[in-house]
Amino acid sequence: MAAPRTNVQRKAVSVEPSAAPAGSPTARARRDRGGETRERLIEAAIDVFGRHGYEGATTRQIAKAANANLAAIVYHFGSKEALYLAVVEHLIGEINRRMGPVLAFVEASFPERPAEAVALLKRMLGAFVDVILGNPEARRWARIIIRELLDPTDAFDVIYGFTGRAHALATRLVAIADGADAEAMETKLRAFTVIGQGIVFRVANAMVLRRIERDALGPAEREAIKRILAGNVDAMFAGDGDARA
Amino acid sequence: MAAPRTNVQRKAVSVEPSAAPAGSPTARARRDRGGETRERLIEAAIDVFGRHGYEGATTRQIAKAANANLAAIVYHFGSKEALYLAVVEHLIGEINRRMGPVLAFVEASFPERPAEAVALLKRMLGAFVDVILGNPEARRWARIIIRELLDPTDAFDVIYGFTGRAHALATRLVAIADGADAEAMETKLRAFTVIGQGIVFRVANAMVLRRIERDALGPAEREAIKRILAGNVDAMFAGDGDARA
DNA sequence: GTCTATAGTCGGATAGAC
DNA sequence: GTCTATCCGACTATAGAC
Repeated sequence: MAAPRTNVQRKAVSVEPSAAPAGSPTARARRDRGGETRERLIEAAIDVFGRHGYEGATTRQIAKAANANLAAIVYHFGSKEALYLAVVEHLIGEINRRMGPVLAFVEASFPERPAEAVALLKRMLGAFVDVILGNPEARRWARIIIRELLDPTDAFDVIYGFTGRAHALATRLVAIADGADAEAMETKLRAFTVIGQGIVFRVANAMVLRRIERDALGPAEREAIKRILAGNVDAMFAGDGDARA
Repeated sequence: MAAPRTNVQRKAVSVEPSAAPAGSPTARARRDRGGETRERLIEAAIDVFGRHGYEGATTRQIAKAANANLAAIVYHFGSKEALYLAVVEHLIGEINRRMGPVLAFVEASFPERPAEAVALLKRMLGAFVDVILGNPEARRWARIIIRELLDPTDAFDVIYGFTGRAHALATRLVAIADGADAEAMETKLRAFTVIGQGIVFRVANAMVLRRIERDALGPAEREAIKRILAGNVDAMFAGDGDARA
């Protein structure tokens, strides 16, 4: 990706039209038209950028999918590139809305016994699996996020703002469970192996489905995955504490 | 990706020019020019398709990077799409060349005790990590392969030819180590969690590097990862047999 | 087998009416 | 805030000389 430059240049969100003349006949009927178009453009852009990549996606496709005018993209975002950045920010916002509470809970916890840390780690992992697999939109999100991980552009920083925090938390829990140093490279790598056990089902989804001969990962499969991951985590941290459930 | 249609239409490899008049003055000096151009085009295409995606990549970029003429792509491959397919086949060929021996060894083994299966699983996993991390080209390969996993096109079948076989083998070993059924969904999912522990370092490489504050995963980090993975596998399969090393 | 030239299409962005 | 019309550069693929 020819690295979207950094000129975000996103328009300040237009003033709330609810401040318009209250009795105006048409004012209420079409409230905040601009905001709606903006949202539709972002939703459509998630799909189109996700399927075709940043450069493969065309503003015409996006406008059409959003049922909006081509010029609306420039009007609302300034450029294709700024739209892309807005899309990534939107994605991370959605993910944060879903995982934020769990992360905050873990951040506020100070487990001392390994077993408590393992329990929290399993809880984080379960929530993560629910977000990346138990959500019809997650597949669309993943296409964009994983592309960005493979070949970072400016938008990577936005993603890292969430993923970096999540991994740091997981690392802290692994450190407590192992009685190890949270700053040690080994501990951080160990945390990645925990997360990777879940991520693989999103990244290699097409392969998983073909191997288990299913059309999709439904609730049953998702519960099976969560159970397996919990078992793995228990096993991984059984040696160094009393972590076994 | 607007799904490359199936018209492979790859040119039959041109007759070996070594069959040309043996004594010809220029015949030996420039032997197999076409073949070399073809190779350079594929190498360049790996980079360009990997960085920009199928649709984002342009044949002009590829030709320029390969130091070849634009028309050479059509001449050697027939179309942009056929070049892409040739690239994926080349990639899988390279990976097969490196991992084939290990897979064949495992295929020829019939471990009976769980400990033997676990040992083979660790060996497969180690080889896998070496291929995806211990190879400067692996990053370029991964960009294309992972994109294809995220959003399969016709080329997915080529990839599945390798990855499906590898996962089936891993599943067989997991089944023996667990005393479980290799056809059970749970066993297959468990095998994915094993593989995912390695894959994450390729997929989320940029994140890993930022978290451990390194510029690249060198031999030392790679050995650490292999050691951690081996430990995890031992722990995962310790309960059901005498698998501990 | 390599090259130039070009046909025909589609890309992002802009201008200006409404 | 939405729309049409348009600029102009870049795209894949082809034709045909060498």
